[in-house]
Amino acid sequence: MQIVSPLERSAITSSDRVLFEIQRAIVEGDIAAGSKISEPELARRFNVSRAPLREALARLERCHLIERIPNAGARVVTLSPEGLISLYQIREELEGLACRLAAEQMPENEIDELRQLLDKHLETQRVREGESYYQEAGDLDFHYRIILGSKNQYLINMLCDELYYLVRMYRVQMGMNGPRVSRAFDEHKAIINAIANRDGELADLLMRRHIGASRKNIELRLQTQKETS
Amino acid sequence: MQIVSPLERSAITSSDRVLFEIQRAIVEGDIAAGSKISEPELARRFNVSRAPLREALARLERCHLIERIPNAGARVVTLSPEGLISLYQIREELEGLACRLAAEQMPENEIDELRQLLDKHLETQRVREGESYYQEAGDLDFHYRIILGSKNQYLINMLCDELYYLVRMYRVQMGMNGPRVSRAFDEHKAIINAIANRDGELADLLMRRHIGASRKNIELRLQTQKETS
DNA sequence: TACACTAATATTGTCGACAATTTAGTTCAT
DNA sequence: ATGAACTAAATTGTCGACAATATTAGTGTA
Repeated sequence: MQIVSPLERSAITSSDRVLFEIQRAIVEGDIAAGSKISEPELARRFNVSRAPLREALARLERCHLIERIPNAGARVVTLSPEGLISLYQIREELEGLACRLAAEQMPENEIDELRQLLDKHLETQRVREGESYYQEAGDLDFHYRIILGSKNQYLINMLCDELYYLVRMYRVQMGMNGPRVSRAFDEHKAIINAIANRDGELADLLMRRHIGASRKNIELRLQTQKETS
Repeated sequence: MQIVSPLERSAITSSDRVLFEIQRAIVEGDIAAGSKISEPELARRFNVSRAPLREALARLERCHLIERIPNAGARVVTLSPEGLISLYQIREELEGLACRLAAEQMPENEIDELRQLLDKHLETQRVREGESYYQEAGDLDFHYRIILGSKNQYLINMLCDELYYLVRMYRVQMGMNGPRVSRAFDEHKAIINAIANRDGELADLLMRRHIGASRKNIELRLQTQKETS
């Protein structure tokens, strides 16, 4: 599931198309983390010249998926426990803020829609017990809508355009699923209730806990991964 | 004073050079807020082809100084009270976090250097009573160093590379000076003391207040500006 | 064998020209 | 006179080629 649909954008340029494709490839791991990026190779692979490809690379750097060194080239970022912790520390602050703002700014109809979304996810989860993909997408969608509800344009940009692909990359590449699925639903419910009650302080607190728990979950997985290897 | 010195970068490309120049021009208001950006014109003005210019524009978009619409062009952002509030809301969260982390991560020698910097600023202020430029640069430098002290790479990127030029733009273009100069010094002192005492929670709180006060100060100025016009 | 220097190769950065799209201006009909 | 449709101009997006830089391979020497 695509968080930001390409169709929402007014015009699709070659640069946009190749951006979406490379973005997906990196997030899904088709282009390995830490691997070097070759402009000529990617240009051939996606049938574009280097101009739109470089435009796409600039945007990939913006969402922290690649790192560029002048005159030397670009590499896909490497995932590390430190990077994960850094990322989630920021998410706790910014998404906490998003909840507080959403409690003030989010119109009633958006809150209703979010409630319906949660109910729909609950059904999906019951049907597809154990399969994590929809849950993952659903979780991100939930966070996504609250961020939009904050009506803070910078916040929306930073979280949805810059950080979320990296969040997805961490999740996908460490195969997140685990037993947090059901607990996450309860936490989501509590958060949306706080927002509906216009209790920004509580929504803030609950979101910070929610993300914190998610972080600890991934850290645990990272730990296990290291021990078995 | 340049927050990120061009000389620190390993290689200077045409794209870098023109980026710095346009960045400065926008922040200082030489290129008016809200004005349309013409690629051919800027390319002529800075003696480069459109390729490096477009690379620079991509980075300007990244730090929220311009807005691009596909196939239609780019405009310098317009400053608004809402934008200012949005920006400072985010700063309060992220720089609060930076303080908390700096209290844990910042090595003693960096704390000492920061203290010396504050003393030096105090002298400068006494000499140049009323002139705001040095104070402004000094304030940003203070914040800059604490952010670096957090050792959180994403945080450093987001604040120093993406948001700080916009902060400077707001300050410069609304002619910030006012009576906050002396109070800011005391607040800075209190923050660095908390960090030195490794009291992250207090440093966090003090920084949020410091930024909040700064925001209210600019809001007041915006209000006054509106009334007199 | 290890290391420094040099030459060859490949990659990135930049340029000018062309294609696609948008915007401005003009004409025509109501 | 107003508005819609069409045409012309300008702007953005894309391409292929060249220049500048970095990487690699090779050579010779200690």
